[in-house]
Amino acid sequence: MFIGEYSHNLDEKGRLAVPKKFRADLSKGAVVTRGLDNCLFLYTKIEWKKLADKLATLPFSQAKARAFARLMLAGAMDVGVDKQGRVMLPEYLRSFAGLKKQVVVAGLYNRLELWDQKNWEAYKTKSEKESENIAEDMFELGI
Amino acid sequence: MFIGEYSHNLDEKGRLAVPKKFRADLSKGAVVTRGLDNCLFLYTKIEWKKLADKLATLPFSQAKARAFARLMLAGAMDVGVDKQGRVMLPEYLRSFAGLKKQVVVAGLYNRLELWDQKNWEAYKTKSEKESENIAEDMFELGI
DNA sequence: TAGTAGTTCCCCACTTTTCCCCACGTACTT
DNA sequence: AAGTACGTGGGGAAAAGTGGGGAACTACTA
Repeated sequence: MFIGEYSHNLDEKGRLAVPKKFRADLSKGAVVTRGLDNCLFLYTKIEWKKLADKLATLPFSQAKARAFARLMLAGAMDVGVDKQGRVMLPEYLRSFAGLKKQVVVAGLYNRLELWDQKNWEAYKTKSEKESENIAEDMFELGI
Repeated sequence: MFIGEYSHNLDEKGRLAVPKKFRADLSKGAVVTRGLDNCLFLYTKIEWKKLADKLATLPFSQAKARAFARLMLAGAMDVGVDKQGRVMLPEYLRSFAGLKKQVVVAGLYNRLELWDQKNWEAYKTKSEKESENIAEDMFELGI
C-alpha cells in the first residue's frame, strides 16, 4: 500500500527517484499516465491492468469516452526502474503536469501521484481550508 | 496492450515507423482504416476481425449504420510492416487524416491511432480542459 | 512482346535518443 | 567520527528512428 508524501528532484534527463519503500513493488513493472487535477498517476503493472481493462470497455462510439480513454491510455507509458531506483518520465507527461525541478510523490493506496511542488502546495492549502465542506459531501458517497 | 504516445515522421514515400514495442504484435498482419475525430485506426489482424464482425451485424437498413460501415470497412487496408518496422499508408488515408510530416502514434489498448501532430495537440488541449467534467461522467460508467 | 514508367520493398548508413553504469555528495546512524 | 544508505549528476555504449539508393515486380503502352 502506498502512503505518505515525499519530495524529490527531477534531473536534467527527466528522471525521478522513487522513494526506497516503493521500489520493490514497482520493480516488476510500472505505468505512469495522466492524472486528474494536473498530476500524474503511477501504478504498478497489476493495478494498471485493472484500470486499463475498465477503460477498454468504454464504447468508442461515444465522444466523451473516447476523449477519456485517449487521455488515460494514450497518456500511459511503461516505465522501468533503473538500478538507482529512478523512473524516466517522457517529456509529454512532464509538460502535462508542469513538472519543473521539485516534484512531490504522494502515496494514494494503489497508486502514486506525482505533482509539481508548487501545484501541490496550492492544492493542499485550498483543500485544507475546505476540508470540512468536502467531508460533508463524502457522506453521500458512503464515507 | 497498446499504450503511450509517440511522435514519428512520415517520409516522402508515405512510410511511418511503428514504435519498436508494437512491432511484434503487428508483424502477423495489420489493418489501417478511417478512424473517428480525424485520425486513423491501426489494428492487428485479430482485433480487426472482431471489429469487422461487429460492423457486419449493423442493420444496413439504417442510413447511419451504412455510412459508418462504409467509412470503416471500405476505408480499411492491409498493411505490412517492413524490415525497418515501418508501415506504408495509402494516399487516400493520409489525406483523410491530414497527415503531413509529423505524426503522433497513440496506443489505445487494442488499437493504435495515427494523428497529424497539430490535430492531436489541439484535441488534447481541448480534452484536458474538460477532463474533470469528463471524469465525473466516467464515474457513471463505472470507472 | 518488349520497353518504360511507376510502385513497392529491402538494405545500408547516419543521427538521435535511451538506458545503463559509475561516481560523488549529503544525511543519518551507530 | 566514520560508515552506510540513499539521492543526484553525468559520460558512454547500444538501440531505435530516419532518409535515401537501388533491385524486383507490376502494369500500361507502343
